[in-house]
Amino acid sequence: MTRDSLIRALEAAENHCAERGEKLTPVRRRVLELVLEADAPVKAYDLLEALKPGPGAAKPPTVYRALDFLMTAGLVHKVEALNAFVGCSHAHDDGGAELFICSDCGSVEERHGAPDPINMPAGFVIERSVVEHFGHCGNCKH
Amino acid sequence: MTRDSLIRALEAAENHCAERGEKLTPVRRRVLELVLEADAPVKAYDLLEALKPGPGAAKPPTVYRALDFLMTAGLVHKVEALNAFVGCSHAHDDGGAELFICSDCGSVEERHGAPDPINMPAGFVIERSVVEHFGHCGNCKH
DNA sequence: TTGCGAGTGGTGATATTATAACATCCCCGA
DNA sequence: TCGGGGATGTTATAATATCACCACTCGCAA
Repeated sequence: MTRDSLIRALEAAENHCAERGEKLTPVRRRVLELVLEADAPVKAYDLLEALKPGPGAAKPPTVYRALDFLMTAGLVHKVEALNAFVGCSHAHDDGGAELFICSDCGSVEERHGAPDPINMPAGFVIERSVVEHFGHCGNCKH
Repeated sequence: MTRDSLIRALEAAENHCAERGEKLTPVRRRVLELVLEADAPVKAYDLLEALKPGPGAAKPPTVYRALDFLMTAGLVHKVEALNAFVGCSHAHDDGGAELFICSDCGSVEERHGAPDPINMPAGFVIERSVVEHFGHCGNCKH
């Protein structure tokens, strides 16, 4: 992600929060920035490291709170199978995204609007879906 | 799961392993049994508890090794979003299952053969997919 | 101005999930 | 009998996540 698009994404995030009546505080903004900067899913404890170059080192709850907020706001997704987090430049409030994660370069592509599964058990009502595909992206073909 | 179908599932698992030239050892068999008995996804440390009613208490690596084996054999799936495990009575060697998990009663339904996503990024080749739907099953409607 | 309440973040402790590293045992074939 | 490989035992620790409590800061109303 280029410096410019990062800045635009942060501004968009700020607006997105404002629309929801919430605040993108400095800690939250910094965490989002770190997640967006990364070119692969980021671990919570790596964020923790990145946040503590000073004496006022961040503690785990700080990072997890920020991540919770950002996930609720739809600005960040958790990759459940990796226990890691990816940024989402185009915030959306619907729950689910479909993620395509390259096992070689770590890049993540996000898609939305997958149709309901064709094979659903009778009577089942979906509230939240986790869809994560691991493989190789177009640049890392094998 | 009834007692009878549990026994049949264990026998089937035994055969399935034999076909693969592997052994369903007592530890592995016991872990599979516990996972199949449960009517909801089971945590690794709950298995650990269940395995240690005696003085020769099982340690974490024992359980995780058994689970790894069972997952590789396709007899157990991990629910990534819950860090929990579910049994699979009809062993299959293909990687991915589509899971429907009821947030009320914990029941899990498994489906196979979901089509490739329609929206896939150009050139992406999927190796493994994690698909987990959370919601309410037909018996727990809201 | 004062005081309240909600939201936010700091801090220390701890819970939960998972693996590393090395020792031991046991079966089976040379 | 010897040795090799797979499975398991054992100790320790790494990695991930949450709890409980407190302090600070706003905005706002009495």
